[in-house]
Amino acid sequence: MTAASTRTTIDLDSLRASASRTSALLKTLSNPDRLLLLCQISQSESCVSDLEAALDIHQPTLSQQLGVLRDEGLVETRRDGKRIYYSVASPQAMAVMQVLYEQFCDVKPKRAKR
Amino acid sequence: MTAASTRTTIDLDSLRASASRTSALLKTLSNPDRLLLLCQISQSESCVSDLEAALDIHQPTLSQQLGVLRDEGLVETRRDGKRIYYSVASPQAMAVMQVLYEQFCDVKPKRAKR
DNA sequence: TTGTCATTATGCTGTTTAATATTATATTGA
DNA sequence: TCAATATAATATTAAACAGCATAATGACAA
Repeated sequence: MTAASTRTTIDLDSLRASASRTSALLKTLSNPDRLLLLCQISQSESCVSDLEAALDIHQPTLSQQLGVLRDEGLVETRRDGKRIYYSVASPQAMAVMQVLYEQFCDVKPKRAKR
Repeated sequence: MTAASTRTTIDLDSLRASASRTSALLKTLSNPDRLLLLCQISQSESCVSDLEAALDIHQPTLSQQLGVLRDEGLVETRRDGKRIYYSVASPQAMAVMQVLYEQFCDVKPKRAKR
């Protein structure tokens, strides 16, 4: 297919490919537990028991969701004795988390609820 | 931010609430078709037939996914004769789309991660 | 008016794929 | 052995999505 033919905005194929990769990331992020985990982890490298204490999520659930984040390459691990420390491995995820934080947590008097 | 509640980072309840709202948005975005639609719409207000032509998605699928975006408040519509024009209604979605575009479409030489 | 076409939305149905919690057990390291 | 973490097995509940048919709305010609 000739690139010169369709000059709408950007070409469809690469857009589709990007959309595919992007939606994979978003899907991984679109779970409250994983979002919380990643939020914690992005702020400071944490081990599972840290996360358990901080977020009050059952250990198997925690491990399972961390497993998802690992499988998707969003986090990486470092072992220190019995503990396994997690940190964010994807700059793209980091960038997205950043905006999400700004839009949903940080932001000024968006809704002065209290 | 409230000085009293700062233990680790921010308090868990509001974090959970934010995570919940955030994951709802992400879930809505985590579909390639909807992502493409929103990408188009965010670049220029478009009617369904425009979108159909630009993205090559079946009309019923299109309407269905636009319905999802509408239900979630991400887009709004304007009627002009037979045509219905869509535009982005959520600044938060817009902000996220912006980063996604930068991270997955725009961005310079992306390091071949392999 | 009425009828027809174009545009968009909705409904339905079948199929597939999966998200989550729970409990139990395995692995690894001190 | 105990503590920390991962995996497995299972049950439950479901939700995504494709495809097709049809409905609603608007423009317009006759």
